[in-house]
Amino acid sequence: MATIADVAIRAGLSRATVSRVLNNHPNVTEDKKRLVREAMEALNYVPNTTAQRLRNQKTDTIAILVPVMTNPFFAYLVEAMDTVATQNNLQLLICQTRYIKQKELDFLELLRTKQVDGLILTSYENEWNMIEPFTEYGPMVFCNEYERNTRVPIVRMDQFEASYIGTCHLIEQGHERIACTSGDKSNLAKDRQAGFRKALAEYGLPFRTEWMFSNVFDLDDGKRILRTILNMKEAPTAVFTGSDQVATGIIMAAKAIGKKVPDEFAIIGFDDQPIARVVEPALTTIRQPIEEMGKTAMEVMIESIAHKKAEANHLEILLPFDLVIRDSTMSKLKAISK
Amino acid sequence: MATIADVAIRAGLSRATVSRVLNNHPNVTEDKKRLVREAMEALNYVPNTTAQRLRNQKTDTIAILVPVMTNPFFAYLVEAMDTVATQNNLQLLICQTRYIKQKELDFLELLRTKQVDGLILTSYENEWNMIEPFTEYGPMVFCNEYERNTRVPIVRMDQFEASYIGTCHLIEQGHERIACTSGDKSNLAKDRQAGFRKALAEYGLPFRTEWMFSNVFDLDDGKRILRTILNMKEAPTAVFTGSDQVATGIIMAAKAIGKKVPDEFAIIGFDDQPIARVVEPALTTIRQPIEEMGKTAMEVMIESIAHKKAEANHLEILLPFDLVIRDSTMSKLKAISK
DNA sequence: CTGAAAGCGCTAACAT
DNA sequence: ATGTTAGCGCTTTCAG
Repeated sequence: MATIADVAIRAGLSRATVSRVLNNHPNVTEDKKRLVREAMEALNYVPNTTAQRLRNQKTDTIAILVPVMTNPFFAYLVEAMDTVATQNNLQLLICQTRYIKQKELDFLELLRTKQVDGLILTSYENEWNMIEPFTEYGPMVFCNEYERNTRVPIVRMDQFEASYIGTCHLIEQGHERIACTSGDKSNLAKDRQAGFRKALAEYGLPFRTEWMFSNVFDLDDGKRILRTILNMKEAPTAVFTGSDQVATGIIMAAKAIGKKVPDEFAIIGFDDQPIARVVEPALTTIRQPIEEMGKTAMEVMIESIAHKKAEANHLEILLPFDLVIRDSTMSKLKAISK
Repeated sequence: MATIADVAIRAGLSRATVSRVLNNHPNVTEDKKRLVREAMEALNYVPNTTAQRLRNQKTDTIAILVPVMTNPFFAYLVEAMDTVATQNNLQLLICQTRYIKQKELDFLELLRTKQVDGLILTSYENEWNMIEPFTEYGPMVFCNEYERNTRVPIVRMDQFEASYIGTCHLIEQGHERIACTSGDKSNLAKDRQAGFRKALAEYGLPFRTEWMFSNVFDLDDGKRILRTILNMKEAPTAVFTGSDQVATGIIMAAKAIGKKVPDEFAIIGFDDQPIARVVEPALTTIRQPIEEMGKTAMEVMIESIAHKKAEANHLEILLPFDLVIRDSTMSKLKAISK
């Protein structure tokens, strides 16, 4: 591989001048510029990224922490970030924590050891006070998940409001005993639960802890939950889930035991993943602005890097959601008769 | 950030010695080792990866070229690679070509410009002769997609055999007019088509070009294809698809117009993605050994890097598949009566 | 067993 | 406008 020195010699100039044309510095005559360009061409020269990084003390790389990329929500989120990153000549280092605290901590080290210029957190496993110290070492941005008592900028959807609206929809269909499932114990999950409770309270409906399920993540969890629910003496007639996967599992299990959806049992999902349209009846769900969230988070990150963690204090961007009504909460006949 | 010089001073030793303990070199007394370790501890020292890379002339990074990460097949494939990479202290640079030739070419440059130590190709857009030259610049490995006339190691599933078996299954259910869909015009697609044709030929069934569809990728394509098929004067009664997504779209469209699956129309998918179990009737499909493929490919890559592209000549690893029979090809009643 | 010193490829003062 | 030079932080001969 040709180096900048080779180019300099061939062009009959100094390395500095070559470097200048490489970086579009003003003070270079057109003549020399041409000379340099020709030499580069002839030698098939490309600057060594590693050397540039060492010299410039930056990596042009952003770490994205996600639980797993095989969850479509995170796949689409990262894809959106990737679009913006690519446009800005930034590389993405995708870090899958796989829900493991230690892995998360290891990835956070990337920021401390300057292996990345910034880090976007889409979800986290450790207690916040374990993560907080790393905010000292470089720009960090929240996308999706968040934490309030800190200066890290936040880009997210209003989970509280979304859950409130979703639950109201269930209530308006006539349901009075409503269960609720959630994944981990994040702020996000707390918000969803709060929105859920607000709706119940507003309509004077009962809140029962035995109808609340946490640590519910995937299709199989959904199937399991449905059986648990229907075995209750006072069984709920509807469930607000925090996930299309879970909702889908519930529908499948309900159908398997002959329970009619939505007439005897209604389900609402979360995310509007592709699967929501495939399951039958199609899932009523809350569509997250994934693309916008990912793009915005990356833009905020780029801004943070440029402004050296300034001004971003207490920045919180709330993005809008959509309640997508399909067939798992409202029977087609009913919908038509309205 | 503390540097190696800081550690050296604090330990009262030279940078060389510090470097030696950092890299577990033999010739260092336990005494000095301890001294160095203490100094590192005290200074919270971590080696600067970029400097190491510049000095060692390697990046410990592997580029993975995929079309898009939002396709579950590639998401799971990359996840498998990530597992092995992480264990070997390798970083993955995930490159989404988004089916764009120029993007693919840009990513291939990573190898030429030594920004990565190796590159795994899971699929490609350009003509092979456009890509071939890059094999000069560093180790390359095929995973999934492949090309024969070259020295690049191949890790893949036998698409020809899989398609043959899948098509035979359809024929054994009594179908005689069978359509076939495929995505791009890759070797993979050619293999599938060849396996499909072999099955037809073996049973003396007709092959009709008007029953062959290419450039068929997603759910909506599937829906479209079904309508096209059923509008034919001599309509096929079954379809072999190259994708669970497409197969799912076909099922949805078939149900929408009241066509009974599998009794009036049978469908077989490919991949065994999560969606295959969700759609109703559940999809008969060909399960790919995704995890093994990804892991093996990464192992081959690590081997190639270690052995400096030696011995790997004409390496081709063929992994086994499974025909997963569900309800889209065989009615439950039939299955029970057998 | 340890240290001095050169240099990986690049950029940015500083000098001219 | 261009060149000289001193590093960025690390590893590795080469001496001792």
